[in-house]
Amino acid sequence: MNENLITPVPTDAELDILQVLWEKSPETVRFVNDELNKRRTASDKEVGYTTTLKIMQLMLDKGLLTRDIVERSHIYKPAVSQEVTQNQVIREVVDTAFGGSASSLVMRALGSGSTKPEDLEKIKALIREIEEGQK
Amino acid sequence: MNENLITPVPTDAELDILQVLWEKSPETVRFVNDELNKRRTASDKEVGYTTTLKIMQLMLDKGLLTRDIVERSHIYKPAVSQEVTQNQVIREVVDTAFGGSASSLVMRALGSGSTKPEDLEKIKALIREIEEGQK
DNA sequence: TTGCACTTACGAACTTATTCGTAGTATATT
DNA sequence: AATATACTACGAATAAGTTCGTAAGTGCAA
Repeated sequence: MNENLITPVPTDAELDILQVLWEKSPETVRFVNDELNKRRTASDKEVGYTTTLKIMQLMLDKGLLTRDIVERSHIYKPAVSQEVTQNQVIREVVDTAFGGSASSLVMRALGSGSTKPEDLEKIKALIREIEEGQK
Repeated sequence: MNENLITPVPTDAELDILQVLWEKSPETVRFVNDELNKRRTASDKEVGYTTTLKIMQLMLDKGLLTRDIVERSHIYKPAVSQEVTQNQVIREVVDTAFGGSASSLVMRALGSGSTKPEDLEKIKALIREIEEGQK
């Protein structure tokens, strides 16, 4: 067991698992593994049960997950919030690919994609909120 | 030499190098390496010359850079645009950490950070443009 | 009780990315 | 001519992440 207080930024495989558990938890390894295989795109191959198990055990050790034992099987839940984790990931990508500028990330993400009108509305509302706060 | 037509998404070390060359190129390995060391934060240790050289050679092979020979030393420039690369990186992070939703990435990037008022203005202008196009 | 189904634990292989030492070559300096 | 300096090439070591086989435990059904 690892008793480090700060949690590392999750790796890609770990983020896949967190995405499942942020949506629904606590859940078993079996559930997470099935879910990962349901979600995978045609190009990626099936992920084995013991692979998912192993990664979840490592995540437990790193403090990314917690677990309880229920009837001979373990049920896991996230120990890190989606919000904090996503912020960590953003910081990372902003540093490595956007020269530290979060707003250029935002511009690119908006500019490239086909953002739906209702999403644009939500974003505008958020900007208005921020502007209120800044006054 | 690699003759594959599509270029892979650059790794972290490769993105560091591209950031230097997008700003100023063509340039030598020496320049890039010095620049990387100038930019590094207190926590990361000095990157060796041959490390930078090796990665740039790999990037050449992958088609991420091109080079010319000038007076016994090579000068490199990016073979991929900043725009396309940043879009690739965004797609990747949106998939691994934001469940495929680019707008939730945008919301998080805005919400978490301290976006400066002038950046907010730029973003608002971009949104207006997009909305014009969508009509 | 034997065997099947399902679980966790974990070492080890494999893959990818990064780092670095060393060799080779060419030019400049003494 | 010998030495120092600056460069490229490249194999190999290291590090980090991922995958998987196998062992071992437990309950349940035949």
